[in-house]
Amino acid sequence: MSVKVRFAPSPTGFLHIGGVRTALFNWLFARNHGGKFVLRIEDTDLSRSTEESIQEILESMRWLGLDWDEGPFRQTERQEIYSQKVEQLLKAGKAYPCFCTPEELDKKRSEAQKAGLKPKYDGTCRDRSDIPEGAPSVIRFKAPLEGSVVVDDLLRGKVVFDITELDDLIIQRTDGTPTYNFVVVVDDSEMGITHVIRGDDHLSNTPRQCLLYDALDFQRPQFSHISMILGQDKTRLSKRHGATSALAYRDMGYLPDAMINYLARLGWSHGDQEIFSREELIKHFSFDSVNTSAAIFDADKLSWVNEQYIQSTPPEELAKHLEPHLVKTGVLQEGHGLSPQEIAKVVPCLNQRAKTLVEMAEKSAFFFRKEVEFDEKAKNKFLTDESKPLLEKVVAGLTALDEFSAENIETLFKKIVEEEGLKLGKLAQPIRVALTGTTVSPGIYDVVLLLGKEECLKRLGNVINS
RNA sequence: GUCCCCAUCGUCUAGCCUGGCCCAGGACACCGGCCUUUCACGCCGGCGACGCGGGUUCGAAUCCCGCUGGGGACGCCA
Repeated sequence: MSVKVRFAPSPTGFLHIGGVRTALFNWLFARNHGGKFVLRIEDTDLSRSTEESIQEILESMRWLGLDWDEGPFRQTERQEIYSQKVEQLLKAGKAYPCFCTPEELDKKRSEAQKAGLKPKYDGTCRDRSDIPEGAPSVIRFKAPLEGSVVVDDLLRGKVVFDITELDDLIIQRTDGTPTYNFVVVVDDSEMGITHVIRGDDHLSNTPRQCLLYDALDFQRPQFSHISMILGQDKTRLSKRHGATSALAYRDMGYLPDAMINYLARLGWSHGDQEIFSREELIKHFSFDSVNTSAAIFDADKLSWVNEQYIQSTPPEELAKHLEPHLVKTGVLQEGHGLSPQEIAKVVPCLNQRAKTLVEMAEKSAFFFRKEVEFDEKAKNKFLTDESKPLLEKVVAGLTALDEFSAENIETLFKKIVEEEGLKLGKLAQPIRVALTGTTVSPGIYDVVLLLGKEECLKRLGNVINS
């Protein structure tokens, strides 16, 4: 039987890192098995779901390259199916209307909790024969009263729950819309999902869902509850821990492949390997090497992975990711008209010096900006009257160069240094400041070469004449 | 509180299933050194963990039990 999995986020906010990892593990599993990956939007909570959120989720998935084969399905468009299934349970005597009000339930819940008991529905309406005319009601699932449910989890083995721990859960709200535990069962079954891969915060929902599978005569899928991602303080990852939305990382200058690589290694491993191409990830992914313990999100490690990808991504490809940041940081104007090939020119000399694309964009300003912006301190320290003769020598030397190559530039600099009896730094720094405006830049020969003869002579000339 | 899951360096992890090769390996971070025209990259070295207690066994990080600790669930949220 071929594999079919799904990622089913609820559109009540942005797609966060934890969700991305769940999506990723599903995606990797599907791709590894040559199966299908379905995207389903769990928007049954009308009051909290937003269209904006759906769009952001889709954008995040696309940015990360997590392509889906079916969907996105929206549960709000499948109401008929759910109503029909509720009806089926009602007819079979496996569900019943409940007239208890939310207030009554809240009260009972808090009383039970106070008494040290597990808060669960007390079954008031379970065998009720009188039907209050016109009173609003929800529909509850009539769960078995005793026995146990064995959830067979691919990662954790058999997990046993006592049915007395469970209660009659609401499957349809007063307004007729279905609730999570019910739709998830109906959809996973209707869509032919073979493996339910989700966060382990859902593990305790699973026995209820299993009962529903049974009541509906559905075959249970294979469950895999992966561990959750925690923040530095070991609590569930949330806004308190800083950036948690996928797109926030895009905006901070992380590469989608780096994000994927980092997240894949959180809970999964393949020997000692740290860096994986997508193909390798797909090829090696297996639940045999997935860890069951929770993992803490480590921004430092992510940063390192990002650095590795910045170093190894081909310049032209990197340029495509870099471009939006060049615009956003104001280094380039919108509609600059530069091609990826042109932008890619700065990459080789900067990809060893930037941890993020934002950093790279900022550091490439010297190349893209027409006017050099001088750092006052640097200017005062290095562009002195004593340094001007040096600059003039470089101008003369550069002008005389037939072939503008790294080798020739280096030879020229070394020659000047020797003639003047200076350390290379004494020459390199003033030149660096004159050409870039700052004391920090890529290697000086790289800068000269990148800027080109004409531009170098222009910038040096400006300083000499100022 | 009740139920469920989890437990190797600060962090991600290898090893655990199929006990000995592990006085526990790799990576990030940190510290020190080297390289060097700035900043980085890189290279070399260092620090650093099997939560605790009982078993089982000739032998346990590996198997069993208990404890402790952490996380999650207990909604007309998902």
